[in-house]
Amino acid sequence: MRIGELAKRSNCDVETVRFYERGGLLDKPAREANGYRCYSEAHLEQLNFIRHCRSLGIGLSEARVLRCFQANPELACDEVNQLVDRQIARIHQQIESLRLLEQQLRTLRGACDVNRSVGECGIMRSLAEGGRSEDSSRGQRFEKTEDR
Amino acid sequence: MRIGELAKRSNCDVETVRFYERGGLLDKPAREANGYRCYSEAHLEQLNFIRHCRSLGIGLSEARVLRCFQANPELACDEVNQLVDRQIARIHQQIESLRLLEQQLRTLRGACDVNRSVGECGIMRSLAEGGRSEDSSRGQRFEKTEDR
DNA sequence: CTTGACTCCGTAGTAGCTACAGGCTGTGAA
DNA sequence: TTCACAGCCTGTAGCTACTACGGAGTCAAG
Repeated sequence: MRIGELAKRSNCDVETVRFYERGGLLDKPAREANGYRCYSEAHLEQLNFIRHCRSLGIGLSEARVLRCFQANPELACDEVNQLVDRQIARIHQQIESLRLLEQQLRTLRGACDVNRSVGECGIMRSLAEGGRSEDSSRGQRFEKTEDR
Repeated sequence: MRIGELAKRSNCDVETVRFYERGGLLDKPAREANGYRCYSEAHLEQLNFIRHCRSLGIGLSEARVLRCFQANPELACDEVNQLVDRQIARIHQQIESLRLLEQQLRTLRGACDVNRSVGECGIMRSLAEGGRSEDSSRGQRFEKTEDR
């Protein structure tokens, strides 16, 4: 199958497939005479594996490691288990940080409940206060990209 | 004060200060005869404001907006309130996604509790299964950068 | 006179894509 | 046959919020 079909069947973007290929996560496919990529079912499985990892927040470098394990089924799987444990711990930690953050934001929000001028706004006043708590300064940074 | 002192007093990196200046978040400072940046207390307050926003997960573009409000204290503050509300909603949404994710990861982890070979590992088998649930496919992606 | 700390500027790297530009290839309709 | 249009190709730039260089100038202490 060609790249468009592969992408559709694994529910991801054509550009993402090429991106994974460049990053060595997906085996290089054969090419048709015109240069078009030509994928097998095995490629689809690889791609699904990676997308599954990604949907669980597993990074590409770790997905790469897991793909190596996949290629060597005779190895012991305790490293796989550890990797998942680390991932769980990471997510758990993120949740805790975000919970704290939400609490701080709600407190901030409580500082101004009516519509007044910016100069009198409790939120703005709070934000202008110097960074007092140490934990906020070494706090996490998070991004998220929107779903299109 | 010079950039090093400013950075230390607001507990961030010198490079970050220059980065904010480039991005127009921090007013351009005066310069000494040798070209060194020369900051006032007002700059420190600006920087603390931005760092405070950042510690609450507010993005730089939104921090920029808030700085505009700050410069015009006579405006009504309902947009400020809305911005904070949006931020709370965003964080809340992230927490919910992460909670779901953690649950999925724990289920996955339950698929292999002993040390066996990769080929027999329930985790690897689960990961190899095609993406079945629709919600995971259009799920969020999240990164976090480690604190140094 | 040298060492070391500080500063300058500009650029590149991080993660995981996404979105072009500019150009071929292939297919169905007019 | 010619046209439009979809799909594919490569390569590169953009996104976020920084971080980390390289190579150079500045300044005070020893």
